[in-house]
Amino acid sequence: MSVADEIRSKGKRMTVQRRLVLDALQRARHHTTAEEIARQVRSRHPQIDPSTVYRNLEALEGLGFVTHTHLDDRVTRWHRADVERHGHLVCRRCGSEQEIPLRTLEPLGRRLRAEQGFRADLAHSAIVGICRECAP
Amino acid sequence: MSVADEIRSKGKRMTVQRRLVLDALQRARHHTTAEEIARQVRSRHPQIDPSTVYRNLEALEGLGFVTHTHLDDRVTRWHRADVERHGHLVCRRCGSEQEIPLRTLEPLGRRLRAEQGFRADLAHSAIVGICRECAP
DNA sequence: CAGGTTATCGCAAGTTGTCGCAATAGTGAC
DNA sequence: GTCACTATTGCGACAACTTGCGATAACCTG
Ligand SMILES: [Mn+2]
Ligand SMILES: [Mn+2]
Ligand SMILES: [Zn+2]
Ligand SMILES: [Zn+2]
Repeated sequence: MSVADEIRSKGKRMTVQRRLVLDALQRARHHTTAEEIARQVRSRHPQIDPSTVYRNLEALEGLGFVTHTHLDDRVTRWHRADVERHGHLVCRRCGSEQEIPLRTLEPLGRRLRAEQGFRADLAHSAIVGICRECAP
Repeated sequence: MSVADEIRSKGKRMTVQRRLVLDALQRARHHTTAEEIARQVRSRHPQIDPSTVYRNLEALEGLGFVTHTHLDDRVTRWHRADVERHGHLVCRRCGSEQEIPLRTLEPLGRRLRAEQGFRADLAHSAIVGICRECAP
């Protein structure tokens, strides 16, 4: 079943705007901002409003095709849902970003599940701190 | 040394606006938004601009008197730096917030320090997920 | 406590994202 | 193909900050 069919099977519609947002996410492998996607879409179709891009990212997330994560101070990054999940370390001094395997975070996930009944999504927000190079 | 003296000793100034922001943070024990502080300050001193409140929160954070955390996707929460630090669990379904002791997060902190040389601030962003009540 | 330096302020304009609404256009049904 | 239904769009207004700038007022110095 194509993405379009999957979308329709959930009572939603495949519009040209939605297609363009999906294409932009496809091209940009990883971690794109909504503003970057809007810029790409609007470079060819200037009549498309930025709010349409924002709403489509949200809608596609609800449908399970897209997810978002946060780096420091809430900058939202979007990517296709089928890329391998991973955590992020962000240095608040130099701004460097580092990816870490989800495996590193799993022991905490299990603990929160056992002690609090809480199913944590530990990849959703980057962990901020001071990186090795910036350490005093 | 008073807060005012400490501020002056770092080449900064203690203005009435800065005093009012500190007072508002003192009264609101925990997790206040900049907008809430601005509202309080402006209820008595309407000539004070909201941008002054935002700039003072940032300045006071730089001076070490104030910090911020992120609970949901939107608003930044501010509090005095001398309150006991703790983590947060936020349910993405029902929005409930739960505090957890920093001790729970420490094993991950030690691991990131040992494996990556990264000094994580694990209280900076809430951990999102699904709470016990909302679990399927 | 007057004077000069400059951190800080108020204001206006800009940025990034959200929202209500009337017009438009995908869809499934005939 | 045509049609009615309603998800989605473009637009304007709004929300939550952010920034540049000229005016003001802390502060130190003598
Ligand atoms: Mn932050
Ligand atoms: Mn989020
Ligand atoms: Zn760094
Ligand atoms: Zn919940």
